[in-house]
Amino acid sequence: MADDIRRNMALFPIGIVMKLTDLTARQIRYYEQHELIIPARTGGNQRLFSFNDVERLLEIKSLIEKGVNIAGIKQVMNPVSKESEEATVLSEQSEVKRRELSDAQLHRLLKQQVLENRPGRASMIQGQLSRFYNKK
DNA sequence: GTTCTCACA
DNA sequence: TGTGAGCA
Repeated sequence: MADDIRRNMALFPIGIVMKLTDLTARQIRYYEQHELIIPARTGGNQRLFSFNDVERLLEIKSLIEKGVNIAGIKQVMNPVSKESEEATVLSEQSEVKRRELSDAQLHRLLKQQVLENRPGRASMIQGQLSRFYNKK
C-alpha cells in the first residue's frame, strides 16, 4: 500500500494547485474552510496539498460547475480526516461498494437535476442526495 | 516572489 | 467570491 502513502503525501503549495485545478486561491481556501479538503501545513503555516487533495478539488469543481452548492457537495464528499482517510482504505469492502454505488447514482441524479432545475440552480438537490446515503 | 489571515467598496 | 492590506 505504499501507493496510498504517495497519494496522500503533501507535495505542492496552493499556487501549483491553482494551475492544476483552475480554481482561485480564494476558492481553494474557501473549500478548506468547509472541510471539503484537509491539506497539510508546513512549519510556516503554508498549505501543502497531496494528489488526493487535488483530485478532491477536481471533483468539487465539476460539481460546482453542475450547479451544486457547498452544502450539497458536503453530502457527497463527507469530510474525512487524514487518519480516517487511511482507515477507509483499510476498511471493509462494503464501505467501498456503498461509496461507488452512491457515486453512480449521484451522476444520474445530477444529470437529471441539472436538466430539470436548469434556471433556478440546484435547490432541492440536497434533500435528494441525503436520501442516497440512507438508502444505500 | 509566495502564501496567509482578515475584512469589506 | 473577488480583492487589497499587512505579515511571515
